[in-house]
Amino acid sequence: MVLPTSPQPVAGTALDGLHDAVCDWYAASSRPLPWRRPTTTAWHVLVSEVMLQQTPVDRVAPVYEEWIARWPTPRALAEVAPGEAVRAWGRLGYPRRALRLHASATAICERHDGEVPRDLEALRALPGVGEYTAAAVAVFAYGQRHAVLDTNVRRVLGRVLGGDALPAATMSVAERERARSALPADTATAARWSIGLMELGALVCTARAPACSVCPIRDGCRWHAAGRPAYDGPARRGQTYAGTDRQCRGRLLAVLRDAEGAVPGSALRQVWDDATQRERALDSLLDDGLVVNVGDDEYALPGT
DNA sequence: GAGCCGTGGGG
DNA sequence: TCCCCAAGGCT
Repeated sequence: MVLPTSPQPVAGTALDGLHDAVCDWYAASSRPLPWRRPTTTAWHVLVSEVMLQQTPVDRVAPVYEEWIARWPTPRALAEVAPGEAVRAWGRLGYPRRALRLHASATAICERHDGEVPRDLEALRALPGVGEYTAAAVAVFAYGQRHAVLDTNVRRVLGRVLGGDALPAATMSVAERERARSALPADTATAARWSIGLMELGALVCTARAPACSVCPIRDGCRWHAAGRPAYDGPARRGQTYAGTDRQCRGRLLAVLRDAEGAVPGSALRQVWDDATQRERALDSLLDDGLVVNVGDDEYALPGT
């Protein structure tokens, strides 16, 4: 008999009940999303996770299908110009993600022989892959045991374990530790728990109108037991958009995306009146590498 | 660590 | 209508 070298969860605790309830609920109620097919590869998972950063599932699905059909491997994507990735990104938003995915494909070919790395730190080193996405790939593609803390999981755990309506703006060490402690000891169970929590947050324990009446872990939820108290933290910053540089960048890039090749500056001037802001936005797009100058007052997506 | 980076749908 | 937000990451 080997003594545990670190604290192990005690069998038969309330946590075990939560684990079972969430895993059972997921088995019965999860959505058949395109990236959950048996044929899904680690590369497909990475593509889906980056697309899903701040973009709803319904809008991601069709673009994801196009991407994996066209670029089924990192090498396939790395072989085309980055501008092709930006164009195929369509209107998912935050188009720098397309550029980063292309850069990740290149890095995976150069550093990992074309295979998406399994190691958390190697994943984290890829452009556009942060703490969440690295854990998501490690868990969803490779079945490892890590806490996967996206906005859904943070909200669910915050309610169930913390009794809070909504998670704090920034993640604390204590929050990470709480999530880690709540992981099932068994690796395969932990992976199902992680994806189950995420799905629960997306379908039941939502931000606006949580459906506690159908929640599989309502009875173990601190927030529900406390009468679902309202969020009492600091006011959250609404993201302004109309008239901002972001909107201007979006307009300019849409012109490039919808054109065959290079576009004259006049076409860009047409979609935004404020010259100062327009030039500032164009400069930032050039800085980001989303747009390149291909001649006198001519612009294009990179490499196209 | 606050602010920035797109887009569209629902309450 | 307006506001909020939806599987974050980077500086």
